[in-house]
Amino acid sequence: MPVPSPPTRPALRARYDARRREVVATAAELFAERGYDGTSMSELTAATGLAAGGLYHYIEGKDDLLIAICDELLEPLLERAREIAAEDAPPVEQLRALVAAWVAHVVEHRHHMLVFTQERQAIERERRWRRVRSQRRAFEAILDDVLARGEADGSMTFADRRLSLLALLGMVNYTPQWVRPGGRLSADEIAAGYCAMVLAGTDD
Amino acid sequence: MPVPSPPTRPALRARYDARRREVVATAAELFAERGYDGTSMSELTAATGLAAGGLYHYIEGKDDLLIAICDELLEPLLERAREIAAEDAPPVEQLRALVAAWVAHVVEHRHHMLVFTQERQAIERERRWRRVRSQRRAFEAILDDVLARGEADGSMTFADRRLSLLALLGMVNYTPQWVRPGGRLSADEIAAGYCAMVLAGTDD
DNA sequence: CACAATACCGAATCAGCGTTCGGTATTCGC
DNA sequence: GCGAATACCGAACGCTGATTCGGTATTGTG
Repeated sequence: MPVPSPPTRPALRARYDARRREVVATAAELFAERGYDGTSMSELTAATGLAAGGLYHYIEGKDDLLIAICDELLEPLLERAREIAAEDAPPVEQLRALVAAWVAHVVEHRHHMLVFTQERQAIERERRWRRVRSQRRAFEAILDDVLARGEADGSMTFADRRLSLLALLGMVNYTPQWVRPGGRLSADEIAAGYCAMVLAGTDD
Repeated sequence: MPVPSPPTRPALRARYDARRREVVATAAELFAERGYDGTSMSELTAATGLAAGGLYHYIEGKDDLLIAICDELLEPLLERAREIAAEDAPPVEQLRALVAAWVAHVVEHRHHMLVFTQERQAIERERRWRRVRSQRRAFEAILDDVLARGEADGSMTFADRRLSLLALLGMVNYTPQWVRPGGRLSADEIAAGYCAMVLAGTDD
């Protein structure tokens, strides 16, 4: 829910929502490139075409943008992850699907993800980020659960399951740092490669 | 080389260097916790026990601290990596040694590493960071070279060598985010786990 | 058309921050 | 011990940058 009094008239509401999403996307791109603190509101206004005051029709403040960016990143990902985990496919297949969706999402929203990574310390420390934190934890819990079920039914083998999970998180979270749109590898190929490494012990 | 006129008198020079290192270490810790921009100079003075002006006997400015932190992180690591790569052990052994040293270093200097990760966008964009950038690249080149030699002599097998390298970078760079001193796993165990995943294709 | 509601403007404000600088206390080396 | 170098202090400065607010133009709706 956008913050400073979204218009009630339906015709305007559509415009408003679209413009707001546009603003958030622009912010994500700028933040990813120059950093959150390194990006001034005037750079933002320049990039959006709005004037200083105009921005504040769409956001409450600068950090509102950060929250919006994280939400756009985590909400759909978490939802998709829940869908995949709810199906009754074997754990190995669920993991592949999960990682594929995850990598695709992270590549698609790499700007959002870069911002999320950079501002991690703020996210982990401050009050207002509770929801973002719990979304992140929920996603990691789903991953861990899939690995645990795979280990339990013998379809996966880990020297140390927790370490494998953390390694996977590392690989995927680092991906936005180097991936380029139209690069040599597709998101699916990247995901498959990661899965192969994590499932190393498993004979395939 | 520290910046604002280090004392020439030897007795004082020792004190000076020690105090400066102390300041940098404190800064690394604070920056890792609250972010570079999120940490004010007054918080820094509070943590060091110095007063506002006193800090500037040891540093040129705030971003001088960032450079110092990156140097303390990268210089010794790169040196060690070069040593390991210079020995004529088989590539697989070199990789294990490299990753072990790397993980140990990153765990030991996790605050430095967290700062390095957070400020990455600034580091990649701005002029004065050239040296830091080239150190990072040099280290990655050493890693890639070991993997390439292993692939060439058949002692390692990769579905995609570049992806394996990037995955490894991801795992290790992410480690400071979760590792705790005195945690369940030692740096060596972590490193061994990472190597096993990267060397998956290789029969061991 | 008319009048709300809405969209946007942009100069002014205000707080916070990094940095400076004149001064004082302490320390080393001759 | 004397002088010069050094260590440190802390109030003041200047600036950047987020946010505000009164005003104007535009837009949907009865």
